[in-house]
Amino acid sequence: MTSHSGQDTITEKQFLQNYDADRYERPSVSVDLLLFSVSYQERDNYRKLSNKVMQVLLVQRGQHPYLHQWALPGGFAGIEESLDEAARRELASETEVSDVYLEQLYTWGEPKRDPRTRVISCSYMALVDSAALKLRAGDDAEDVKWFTVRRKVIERQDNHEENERITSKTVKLEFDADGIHLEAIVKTTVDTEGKDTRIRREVLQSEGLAFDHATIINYGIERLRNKLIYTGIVFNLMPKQFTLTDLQQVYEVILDKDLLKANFRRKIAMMVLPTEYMTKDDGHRPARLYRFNPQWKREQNF
Amino acid sequence: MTSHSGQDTITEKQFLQNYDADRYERPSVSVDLLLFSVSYQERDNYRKLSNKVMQVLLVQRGQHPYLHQWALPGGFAGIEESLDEAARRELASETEVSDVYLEQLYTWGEPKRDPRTRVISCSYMALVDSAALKLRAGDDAEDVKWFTVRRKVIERQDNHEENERITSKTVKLEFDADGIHLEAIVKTTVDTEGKDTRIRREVLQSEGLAFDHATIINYGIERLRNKLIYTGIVFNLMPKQFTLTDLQQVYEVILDKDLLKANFRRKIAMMVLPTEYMTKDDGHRPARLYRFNPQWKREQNF
DNA sequence: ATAATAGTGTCTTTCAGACAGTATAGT
DNA sequence: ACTATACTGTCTGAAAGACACTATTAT
Repeated sequence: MTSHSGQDTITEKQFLQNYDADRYERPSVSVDLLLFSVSYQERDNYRKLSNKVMQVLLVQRGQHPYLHQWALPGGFAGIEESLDEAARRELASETEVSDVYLEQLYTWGEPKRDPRTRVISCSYMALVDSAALKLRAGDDAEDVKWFTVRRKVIERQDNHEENERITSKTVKLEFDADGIHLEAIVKTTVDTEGKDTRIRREVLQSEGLAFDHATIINYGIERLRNKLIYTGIVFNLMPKQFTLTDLQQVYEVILDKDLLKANFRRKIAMMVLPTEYMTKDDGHRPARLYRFNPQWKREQNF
Repeated sequence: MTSHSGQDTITEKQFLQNYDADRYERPSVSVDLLLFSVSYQERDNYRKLSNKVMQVLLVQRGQHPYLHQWALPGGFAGIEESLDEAARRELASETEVSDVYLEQLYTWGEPKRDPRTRVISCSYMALVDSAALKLRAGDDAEDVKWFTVRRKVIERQDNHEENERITSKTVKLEFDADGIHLEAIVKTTVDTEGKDTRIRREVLQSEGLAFDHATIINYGIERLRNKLIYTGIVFNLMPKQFTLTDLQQVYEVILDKDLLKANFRRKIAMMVLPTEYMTKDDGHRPARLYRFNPQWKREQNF
């Protein structure tokens, strides 16, 4: 065993007392919240079903940089709180709902992502059901809005070479709320050379969206999609009771794909339990209301 | 639109010049590397196959805190580098291999996880194939070792109540290298109340492992398992050419489960391409060598 | 009655799981 | 010849995908 420059001669307690945290220059750490919901659009026909749309919460910036542009809610992490706590604190400051699913998404650490200073941002995804969807009536309430989101893949590339493979996907995101229209184009490039895989996520174009937040939203939608397929995460977007058609529509709007009713119902059968309640006054046959089956567990493949 | 305390009257450029990054107290940000590999154990019979074991790279601390204990390689993130770059820099300082798969795992931000000061740690998982498995012959080379890892679930709990469900899983991790034995017990508790899900990961017992690193290792193994099933991540643990039995053993050691040969081969058939080469001198029938099929793409469910 | 949705039955194809069998090197 | 592994064939049952059919409400 090599000797370690006298470290053995002082106790851990002494070491901690002498420790100077300012030896290294430290970045700022912020927490950004990606708050998703799936909600209804007004219906054009009294007996037709209302359309569902995916929504994301954005706040209008009242400060430089990106003044007046829209950004994900967030703020700096306090020195005495955990990142989860910081995310919950931000959530509470923007919305009134407490019953929210929260999971860490990804930590963004590009040096130039914030023009002020080095800011590392730990992003969280939160899911709210549309029934509980209320904003906090705070002083800055006018600057917070739920935007509908549409996501469209506008280009795919796939270049194989000898030992290198570069694939890219370009996605257009569109946001609407009360006549406000934002859009952004985001490109994800995966460069694989042997096992060395580098992923670059860049904002090609942004109209009204601050920072690299379009990238974060795109990443979040992809994560949500994957989790939708393999886990029971959907129920965090549903009210306590829901019809199976409601549930199917949430899947459809997130996956951006139509599903066959009979097959869908068989697939999710184990995940839900029927209640005694039915819808009514809908202009057509009533539907049974279901709730999440808390006993449900996904079975393991392989 | 509300007016924002005169922010409109200065330009973004002026704002950035006046910006004081020291307004908030900032935590330290470190990057920790979870370097996995699957390698052979010596074989006891000349014609039997060698057993495979999962391995993780640990470094012995030469400093307080946790002096002489073993920890994941890592260090503080530089102020001018991205987190990915910091991870690659740490990787290069510990090993000689450059052809490594690297992905961000999770960011750990509990206030008390480091006794020195508030340290937020962004963890990365890296995969190396056993053929390339060489350590950097640096001055501190003696303090870096590949440990074999065994993971065993020693307790599961599942309590349903009215509106709350608490599940927990307790895992024992054992590490061995050159007669050095480390072990740790890690407990993961998921507390779900409606949609409000809180996950607590704690180290119940630790013999020789520093910080909360046992938690990180456990999380990494779980992530690796999931990715093994749904993605082509295995091939980052394989040399360029391998037999299908090799590949199956890597699955088996990571999933900790025996698989049936015929079924396994059908399942991974599309992911590999046969080469013209065969093994030889093994005391039994030679096996064809395969390589990863770069064209392969997993098909989408749902 | 009609429009619109709720909900079920069943056929086909695909795939996972289990198991038994054949093939081929080195000693 | 024997041992240990390499590799293949096939049966069963479950699940995915497609589609057609019946049921029930408000107007």
